[in-house]
Amino acid sequence: MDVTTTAAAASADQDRKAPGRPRSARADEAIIEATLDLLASGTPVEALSIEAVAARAGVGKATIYRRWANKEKLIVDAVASIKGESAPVEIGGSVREDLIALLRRTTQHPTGRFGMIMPCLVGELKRNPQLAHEYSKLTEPRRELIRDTIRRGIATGDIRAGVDVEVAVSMLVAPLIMQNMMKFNPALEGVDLVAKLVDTLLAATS
Amino acid sequence: MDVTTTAAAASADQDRKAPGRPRSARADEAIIEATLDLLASGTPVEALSIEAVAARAGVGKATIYRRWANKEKLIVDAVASIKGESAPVEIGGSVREDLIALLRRTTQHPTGRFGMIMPCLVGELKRNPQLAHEYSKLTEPRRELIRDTIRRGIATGDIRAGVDVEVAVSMLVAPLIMQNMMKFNPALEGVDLVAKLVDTLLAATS
Amino acid sequence: MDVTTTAAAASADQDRKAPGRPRSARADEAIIEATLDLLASGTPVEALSIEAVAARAGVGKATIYRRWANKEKLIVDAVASIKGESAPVEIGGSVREDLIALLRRTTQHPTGRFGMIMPCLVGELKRNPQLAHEYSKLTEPRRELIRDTIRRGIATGDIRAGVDVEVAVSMLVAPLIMQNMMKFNPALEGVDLVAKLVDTLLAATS
Amino acid sequence: MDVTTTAAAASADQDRKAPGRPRSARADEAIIEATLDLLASGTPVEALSIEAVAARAGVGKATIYRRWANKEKLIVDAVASIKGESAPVEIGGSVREDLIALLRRTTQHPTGRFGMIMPCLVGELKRNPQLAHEYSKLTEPRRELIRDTIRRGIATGDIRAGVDVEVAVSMLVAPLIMQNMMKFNPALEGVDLVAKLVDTLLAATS
DNA sequence: TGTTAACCGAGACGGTACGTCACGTCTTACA
DNA sequence: TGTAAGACGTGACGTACCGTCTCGGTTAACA
Repeated sequence: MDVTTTAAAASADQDRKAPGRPRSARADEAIIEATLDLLASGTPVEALSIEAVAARAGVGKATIYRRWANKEKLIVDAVASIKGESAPVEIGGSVREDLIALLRRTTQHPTGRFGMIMPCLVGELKRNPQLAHEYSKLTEPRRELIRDTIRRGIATGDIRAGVDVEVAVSMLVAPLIMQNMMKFNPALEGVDLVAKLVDTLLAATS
Repeated sequence: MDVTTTAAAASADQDRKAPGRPRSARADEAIIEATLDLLASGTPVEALSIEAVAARAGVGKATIYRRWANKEKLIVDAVASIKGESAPVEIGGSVREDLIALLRRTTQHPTGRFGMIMPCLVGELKRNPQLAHEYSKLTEPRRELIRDTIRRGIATGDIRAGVDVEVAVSMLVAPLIMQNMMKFNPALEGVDLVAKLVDTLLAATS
Repeated sequence: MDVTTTAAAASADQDRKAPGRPRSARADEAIIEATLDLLASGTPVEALSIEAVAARAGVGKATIYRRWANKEKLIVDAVASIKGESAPVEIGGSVREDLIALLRRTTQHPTGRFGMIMPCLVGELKRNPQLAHEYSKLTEPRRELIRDTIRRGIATGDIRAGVDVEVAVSMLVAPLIMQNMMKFNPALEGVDLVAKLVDTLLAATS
Repeated sequence: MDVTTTAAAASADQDRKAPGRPRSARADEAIIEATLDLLASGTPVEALSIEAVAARAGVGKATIYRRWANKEKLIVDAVASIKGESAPVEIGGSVREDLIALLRRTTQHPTGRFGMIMPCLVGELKRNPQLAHEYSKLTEPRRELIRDTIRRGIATGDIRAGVDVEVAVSMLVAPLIMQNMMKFNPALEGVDLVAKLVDTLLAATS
């Protein structure tokens, strides 16, 4: 995160303090908060300006540049700081019902800044591998639930053996994301894609 | 495309010539060419500057703004002007072999500016519905070939009847794009995703 | 004056116009006016900021930087644009009376921006030879009047022969400037330096 | 000099020592030395930065600001600490020869930091009365020698009685300074101004 | 012999201005 | 009217210092 990686961060065990006044944790927090607020309030990622972040955080520009070399690095850290406060999903119905519930949550993002911000990031992922990494970390818990359900489906016979779990997750999630966030395929607009994807995967419906 | 003179007005039956000097077709072409060149030479879409396009095209900035209201519209038209000079794919093997061959071409883009530019656009699609539309038109022929193959699979029994063809296409194409262009899921890096997708689909829907 | 000396300015007779939109004369004037206003309103030369000039002139910073490479060049031109609107001095008395009247005017600067600005510049002259040159041009008319009077004094015998006119002017003017603008010698504070200088020069008083 | 502890308080009869660690004399010295070094190495007075002084002195910025309220005060003290290590001038010729020798030394400053720094200060004198005061104190010994010589000239009859000694000194010194340090009058460039000044004074006042 | 208060270096803090760049609009002379 | 050129006002960029403010760690006189 730091532009100049501190000795403390570099050699974790040898926690020799950096000289001089330590960086303000309040500034750290204010900057991240300001970034997320601006992102959540509709500012497109590419239009996010450091000056706006500094103004909203009540912080000098130099205080931001001291911590992050550029806008992208700041956004990466801001995104990484989001803890998925996603609404809990009740699982325990049939495999089909659980998958549908999990996938709906993936694209509905009903609550909080998480839901406002994530869709804006998708387009940045290619440009910014670090951001992609953080994005993966944030979405991993959700993906894991889907993996579990697919494994359960294979065990119960609802899903055919021979299905690769990881690949199957992608086959469910990727079409949803590309469709909902990027209007990728006009032919699929307006249909209940979640149900169709799950039903296509499930052998039981055949 | 035109800011002022719509296509409808231009091709109207009442083809009264506009007064004054007509717009230069050479300028049109030079601008589009310059845009594609810059895009193909690595300039990220968001960093493409009108000034650079004007300079490379040997054209005044106003000449660009007279034709396109903004950068996005210009990119849309530039992309639309690409004719998919994609290498032909030999089809005629098994359904599995044909699907694999078709999907490989989707993400390999080995030749020409088409291959350099398309991946960069994916992230812009959300921000730019018109661009998404042009993108769809350009990729439609390829998608149609995949649809045909899936229909053939249904006919031959390789794929269960009742599968939504459009959804199945998305389940094959979307994961590939998200993975190859956005490193979406680190767990899938380095695997032969094309084969796995086809096999998983066939396993699930056989 | 221009950062990039225009062809027109370089080869005066061959007045081939520069292509493109010509520089706005109104902007030129507004910038110079704003600079002089700020200087006259007490802003020290070293504290004059381009941003303030731009704001007061209602002009973009780039418009200033297009014309002047830096603050010093701008100040030079601003100063050069002052036309000495100095109050006329009635000459025609004795040599002594005329010299005293001319010298008093030199340091009293009663009227207008000229009087407010010039003293501030003296300290900049060393740092800025171009500014020194403009300063000389502006003060030359006054110096010429003093030279004439000294020559008259030599002709009438009020001033001894053997006095170098140019040197004598400096001996009258330089002490005044250094004293009035820089409090150079505390022993001379509060005395009527003008009369003393003139009387020291004049042979008639011996 | 001190921001908080005034000289009066320090040398008061009630010389109760301040508690806590006393200020480091080494820091004092290092700061002054660094300031003079930077000034002597060509840094213009207005471009001298406290950060640079601190860095070169190996001192924290706060250590400087604890002693001096601002840059100007620091420069004043730094200048005051210079002891004029001027080369001795042999006096004892005619009045004319002695005046010429003394004035030559005034503007030649051949040796050491004194010569490098003083010319840069002239322009600051107006802005900074305290600096002007220190400047006067430093140059006073030289001025006194010139005064003595003029008085001798009056005694020998080379200079007419009734001439104000202080004014005569200014008529010799001020033109020299303004010319050598500020290129004040282009007509006097390249001439032996020292000799001309002395001769003109002697001619006028003989 | 501690205590204590001001010192020290380092450097982060909120600011201001710098000089550059691209935006999208405009204004020329010419074709 | 269209064109190439380029100036216009705007606003963000990333940098450099400003003068102030913490940090942990001396350093000397007082208790």
